Amino acid sequence: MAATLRDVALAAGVSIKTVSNVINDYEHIRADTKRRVLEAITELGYSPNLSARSLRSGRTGVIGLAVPELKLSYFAELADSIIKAAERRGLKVLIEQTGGDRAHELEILASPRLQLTDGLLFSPLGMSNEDAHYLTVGFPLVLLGERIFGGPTDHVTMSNVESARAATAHLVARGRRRIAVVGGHLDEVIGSAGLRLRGYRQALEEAGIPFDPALVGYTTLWHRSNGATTMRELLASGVGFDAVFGMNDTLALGAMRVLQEAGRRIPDDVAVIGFDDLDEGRYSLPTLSTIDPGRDEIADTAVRVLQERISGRKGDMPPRAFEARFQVIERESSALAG
Amino acid sequence: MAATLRDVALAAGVSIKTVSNVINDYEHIRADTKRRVLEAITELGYSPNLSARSLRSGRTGVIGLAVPELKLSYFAELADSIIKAAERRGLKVLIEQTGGDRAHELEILASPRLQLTDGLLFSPLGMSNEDAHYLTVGFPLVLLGERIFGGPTDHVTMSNVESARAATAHLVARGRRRIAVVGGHLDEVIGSAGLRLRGYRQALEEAGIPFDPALVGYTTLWHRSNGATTMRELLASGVGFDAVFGMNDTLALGAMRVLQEAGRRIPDDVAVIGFDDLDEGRYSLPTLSTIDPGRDEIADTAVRVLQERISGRKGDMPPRAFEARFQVIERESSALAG
DNA sequence: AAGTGATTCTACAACGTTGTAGGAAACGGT
DNA sequence: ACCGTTTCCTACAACGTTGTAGAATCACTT
Repeated sequence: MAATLRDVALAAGVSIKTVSNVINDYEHIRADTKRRVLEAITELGYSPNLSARSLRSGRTGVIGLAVPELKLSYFAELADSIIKAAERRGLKVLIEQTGGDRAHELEILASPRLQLTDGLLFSPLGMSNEDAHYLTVGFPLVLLGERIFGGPTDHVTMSNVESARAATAHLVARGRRRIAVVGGHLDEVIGSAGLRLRGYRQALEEAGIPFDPALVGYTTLWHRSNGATTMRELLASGVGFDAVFGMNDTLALGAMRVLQEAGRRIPDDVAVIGFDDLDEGRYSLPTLSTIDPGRDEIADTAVRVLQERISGRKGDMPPRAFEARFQVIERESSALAG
Repeated sequence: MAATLRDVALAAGVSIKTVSNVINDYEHIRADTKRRVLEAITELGYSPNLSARSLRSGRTGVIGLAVPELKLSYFAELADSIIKAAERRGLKVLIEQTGGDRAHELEILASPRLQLTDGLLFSPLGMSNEDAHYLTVGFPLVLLGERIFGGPTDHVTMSNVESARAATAHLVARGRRRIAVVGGHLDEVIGSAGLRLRGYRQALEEAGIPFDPALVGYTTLWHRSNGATTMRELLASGVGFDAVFGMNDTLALGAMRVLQEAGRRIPDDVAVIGFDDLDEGRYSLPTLSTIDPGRDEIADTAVRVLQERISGRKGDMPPRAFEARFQVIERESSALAG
């Protein structure tokens, strides 16, 4: 049913290869021939068979994106940015959900299904640094996020430590000294939680505020409910605090809700800042101060770097690491009390 | 580098086709031969080249999903459900973002890029019923949502009218009589807004409550900010109301925020219900009553129907329409005032 | 012992594209 | 008029897979 090069060639009275050459902008073609071919193409409504092209060339023009879950706003917004970045470079995106499950993540790295894509942007959650060797795979791979460092692949991430330090410093600058944390991961050193906690402690140190372990609320997942639960625990513990640093916006929003239920005024009694700059924080009550982690820059860099690896021009370069620029965004939840 | 059928055939001492037969579970193969082939396959780490397979068979095992924007939580959760439904059926999902732009939507319908997929799940936003003829395309297409009815394709949707009626009836049952609407579209008849408004009016009629046009807040987009703006306009208009039906959760959350800023207590002064059952509504303050539109059922049906069309078994069936079952979910925002 | 049908396997062609090699015509300089 | 170079185009092969047709073997039946 669909027209092929053969049909177009027949209609234009040239060889198949000439049509192919016209399509691929080969330079030595007579203007007249080109015109005839193009006419035939539009007439027949020809469009290249991408399977055949990909079989021949080894490229599909599709990249994979593996994230834990699109339901989590952070990854939805990340996917959004990445699809847009890919589109700018003429690539399509095939999305896989790992559920944050280590076994599922390893499976995706080993899966032959990925032959349909030229490379993979991979945001692991269940895997840890010890699994880094699984990242040595036979296809171009770019790592997103901070579960694994020093792996064999390119790595694009946000400035977790510095931006968490800036977020904490922001609260300190607002006069807060007892800054609770929502979303720590026990015994984690790398990983978003570990890094952001490090930034938090650095900021405290710079401000000469002693670190109080009782102020750190731990959790496993970073869903809304975890933010709520952790905040309930903090309140129940009786520890005093005048500010909260949510390890991400979702946690912060969950925590805010519990704070408000408990009758604490935000920001008057407790100032809150989150992390991620999700759309939601712009319309919460109060609006949520946050860290803009440079998602568009991350997406753009990741796609660019992956494309470089795919094209092979930099195939033999050692793995590189990229950190996006961040920004503190002040909204109502941490505004100076009026 | 990657092993092919040829390599496996050589290693196992059989013909290429026999290997192919083993892979495709052809029944007449001696157990011994099968074993040898399978051994060779694992030894060489062979996995089929999907481009070649797809060129030969015309199938890629990938379906496309075109939505306005993943940034919008509704579509993120829809995509999440669809990826999971597709995975259950052995399909991968390639996601395109239209931005809700009509031109972009038409382009995707006409795009040759879709050759990489076996079919498309399409959730139009910019297109209207008059564009229905553009849906006559050369590939399997299943429509999601309610911009277009009676088109030439299968159609999977939620029960907009009935569920909106149920949402409104829910507010009526809580004793509310002045029910404002946030998110109407001017002059729209079909489309989510038009249908949900119809359900709203039906419920009023059944309850013997006259319809008051002043209670309907119109907007163009269904983002958080639109909910906020529309609610501000309603408040400014001075019209009295004791309940709000948000055409979706996002609008309802935006409206709730403005109501709270204005000092209205929810649900005591104003009861609020939304539509979509987004995760967000579960952790807002107060938690948001809503309609669960049966997203998983929609996703599952849509993928199943698309797969049926792809397989061609039902290729000549007339277009079918499916409506998912809905459910009213009562949360704090519309609980009986204590 | 021959015929019938099922079983097991193979050779070949084809899917639609692009790379390679090379031929014919046109051009430029002597 | 000749040679070398550039321009324009074509024929062929190959990417890795699967469908078709058919050959060879086996198991039964008569």
